[in-house]
Amino acid sequence: MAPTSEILTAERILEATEEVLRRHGPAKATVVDVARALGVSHGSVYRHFRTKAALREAVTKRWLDRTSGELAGIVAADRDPEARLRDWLATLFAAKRRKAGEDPELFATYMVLTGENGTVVREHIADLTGQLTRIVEAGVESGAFAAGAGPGTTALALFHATGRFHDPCYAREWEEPGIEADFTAVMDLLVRALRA
Amino acid sequence: MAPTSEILTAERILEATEEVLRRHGPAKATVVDVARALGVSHGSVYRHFRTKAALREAVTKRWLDRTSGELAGIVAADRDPEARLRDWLATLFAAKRRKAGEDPELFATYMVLTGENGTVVREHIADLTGQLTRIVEAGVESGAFAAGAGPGTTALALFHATGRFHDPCYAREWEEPGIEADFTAVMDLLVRALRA
DNA sequence: CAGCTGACAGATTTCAATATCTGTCAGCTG
DNA sequence: CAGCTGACAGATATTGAAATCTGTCAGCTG
Repeated sequence: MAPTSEILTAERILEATEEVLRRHGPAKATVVDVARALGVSHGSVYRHFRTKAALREAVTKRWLDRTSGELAGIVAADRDPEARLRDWLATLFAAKRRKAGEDPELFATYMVLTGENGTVVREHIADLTGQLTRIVEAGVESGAFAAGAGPGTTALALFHATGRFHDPCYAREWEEPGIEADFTAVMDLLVRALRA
Repeated sequence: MAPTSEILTAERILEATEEVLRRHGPAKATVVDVARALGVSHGSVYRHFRTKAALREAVTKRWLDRTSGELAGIVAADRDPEARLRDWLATLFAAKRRKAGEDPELFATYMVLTGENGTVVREHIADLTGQLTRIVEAGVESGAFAAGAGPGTTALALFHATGRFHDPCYAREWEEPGIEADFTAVMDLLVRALRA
């Protein structure tokens, strides 16, 4: 039995929901399962989340925010912009690839969740392209990057051009042998385009 | 009733199969349906295609070959390589977008088929990147493009970097308003990388 | 006798009855 | 009385029996 003594918080419900999703998968994870895992009635879960969809959305947001957090440090680092750009994209790729490779079923679960929660995903992507924009801005200011079409537009183009290495729809191909070489080839091309 | 007088050929079976797929969708299209559409018994269909999977694979190949054919003309054209590159990628994007937009259900059907037939899709992609390689080679020879990492590697990088504008997994986003600007931004970046 | 048919076995899909889940709320409990 | 429970109505999912489909092949037909 789960600890019934502690008070029920949104945080504890989210943790239990992640565990239930991990165990049962997205199709079979029910609110009743979450309540059972917490040793409460399912009515109590609805006190913190209005609907099952809202609960799943919150779990999705938590998951995506973890990735954003990992990358924020690279944006803030005091290094030359080209190295930061390469590091940022390589870290994003490595993080996604690790998650997809280590636990494919859990990754598939999160792919279902992101498919359900377009708004949360759009906000996440806006967050990521915002981080990229700051790196591009730093590059233009320092003179390392050519001005081009404006930092925001360039950052978005960089994000789109590297989709193959962070978009979950390509997850299957991240295990293929040539993928590292493919990533390097695209990165080299893009860096060449940016240089002043 | 369909014309029973004509002899049954692989070609006629493929046409009927496309029609059945269009009408019933990939999940409900059966070999019996195809046979009925042709006014023959389903045993006759198995005389030309060993399995249902082989029949669907042949339909997939036919469909993909049509796109390849459209693009081959641009590769052969006698124009400057940068214009040919832009035209080739823009035409690929436009063709995919048109197919996805005009008949979304049929496009969804073909997405299912391509998902089933990895080998045929890989051959199609090898064909497309081969075409791109020839354009890049022409550019390097004429001095318009910098040599870079070799035409094959560069062509593959260009194909990967523009995935957002031809990979079916992005089909939903091809109807969004900013998509043309996104395409132009990525193209401009890539062309900048190529210029000598 | 080349090409087609149609009956067949085993695999797969459909459908309707049955069970479970979602979201609400009146009332219990500490 | 704030927070939780558990019964409930309607929606959704599961299940297993019946229907259909796939792939084969012996025999028919022009």
